[in-house]
Amino acid sequence: MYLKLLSDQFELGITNISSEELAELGGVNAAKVRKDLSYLGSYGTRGVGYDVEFLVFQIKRELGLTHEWHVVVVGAGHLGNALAGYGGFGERGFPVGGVVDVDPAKIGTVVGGVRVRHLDELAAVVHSRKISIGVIATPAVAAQHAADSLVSAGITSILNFAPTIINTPHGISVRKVDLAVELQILSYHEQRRANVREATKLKAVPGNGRRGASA
Amino acid sequence: MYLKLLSDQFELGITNISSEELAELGGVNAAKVRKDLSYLGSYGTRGVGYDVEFLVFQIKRELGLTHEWHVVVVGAGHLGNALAGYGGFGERGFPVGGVVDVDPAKIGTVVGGVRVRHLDELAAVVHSRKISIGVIATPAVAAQHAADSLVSAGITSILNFAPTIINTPHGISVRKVDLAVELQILSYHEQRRANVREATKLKAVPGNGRRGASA
DNA sequence: ACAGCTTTGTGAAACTGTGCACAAGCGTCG
DNA sequence: CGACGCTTGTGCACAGTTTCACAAAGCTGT
Repeated sequence: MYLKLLSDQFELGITNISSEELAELGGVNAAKVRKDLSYLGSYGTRGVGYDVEFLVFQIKRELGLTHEWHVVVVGAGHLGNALAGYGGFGERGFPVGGVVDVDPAKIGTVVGGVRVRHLDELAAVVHSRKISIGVIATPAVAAQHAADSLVSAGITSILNFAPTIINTPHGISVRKVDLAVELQILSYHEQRRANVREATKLKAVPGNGRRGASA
Repeated sequence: MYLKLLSDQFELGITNISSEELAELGGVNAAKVRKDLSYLGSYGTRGVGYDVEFLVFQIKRELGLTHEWHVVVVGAGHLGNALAGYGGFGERGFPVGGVVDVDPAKIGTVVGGVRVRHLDELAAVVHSRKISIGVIATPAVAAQHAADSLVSAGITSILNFAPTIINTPHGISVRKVDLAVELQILSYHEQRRANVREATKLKAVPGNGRRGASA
């Protein structure tokens, strides 16, 4: 988040920023900003603030963003297509270095500027581009097989968009993004709002409510 | 997560489950499972466990998933297309009730079974289907305008895929999903692995390393 | 009816994360 | 060159979360 905010500020020509301003932009507490940034080292100047460009560099260095990381996408369906064609990945330092699928109808088609190859060729794709990050964009049932294939091919980090939990050997980093879960969380808030409206309408049984929650 | 795991187990024909088993499936502590579930009420049976189907129903009820929530997607580009065509939304109780864009070339085209309409018609779309959840799938620069339009149209929950922080009035629930951020987190782990390999290779300066982290 | 086994529900303890408050340090101005 | 205003870096306290540990309770077999 800090990287995003600071990069944006730098683009706007801001060269220096205080923890207070950064906290404002990120919607968090200024003390937390300073504590978080102190993890990188003492790069601020008392009485002045932080040098935006320098901080961007330090964060990138810590996150390993000083060079590009090619990623390989498994699954060339709707989601795989969108991810490969998205463009936002390349811009942020994660160009799509390969797309694989098992469907013969999809193999050979071009997605996001890359020709789709068969899952069996995954190891070759991975090694030719020294890829270490794999993205799973398959249906849930195929996700585990995709994960196993990625691990066999030598991938050590996986971003899983399939709505299922995948098992991997120790030492593999896995992140899961489940779009439906995000909507469920919003649904919960909506439900709560509806309940509150109901309770207000009935005007009765105070203290019978549920634990509070904010937006 | 519990909802997903329990639904899966139910599909497999499992009718009863202990906190221990559920913890195993979710990769968490059994005591935590029991505490989390106790929030819903005392629905377990001591010596036996939890009735899977009953628990699924209770979780759905609490999350407000006893009925469908139509969503409106703002932005019919790559991402909007993928989201609307994804199918996973409808399956999980969030059918796409409308898609809007500002690009005349896109208006009128059909995305995910829905005809794309102009952003100006957003309020009409929202009201006709009683939609309360909006999804922002626009470029970053258009995200704030999309959010403002959604709020004006009466939307109270927003799922933001644009890589920017949007400002909304108090009382609006906002969730942000930034695909690049997920990759950055994986990059961080990769970087750390690379650092560890480097340190091992050099074999020197012990105690000069960084704080530990797991996969 | 009761012993023995299993599993829940939950206080208490341990741990983790957040925010406050202030000393220390930097730049500026008189 | 010293006083003053501003901002960082961090010790400490508070708040929230996770785990432990165990009493309570249900089921089974005798």
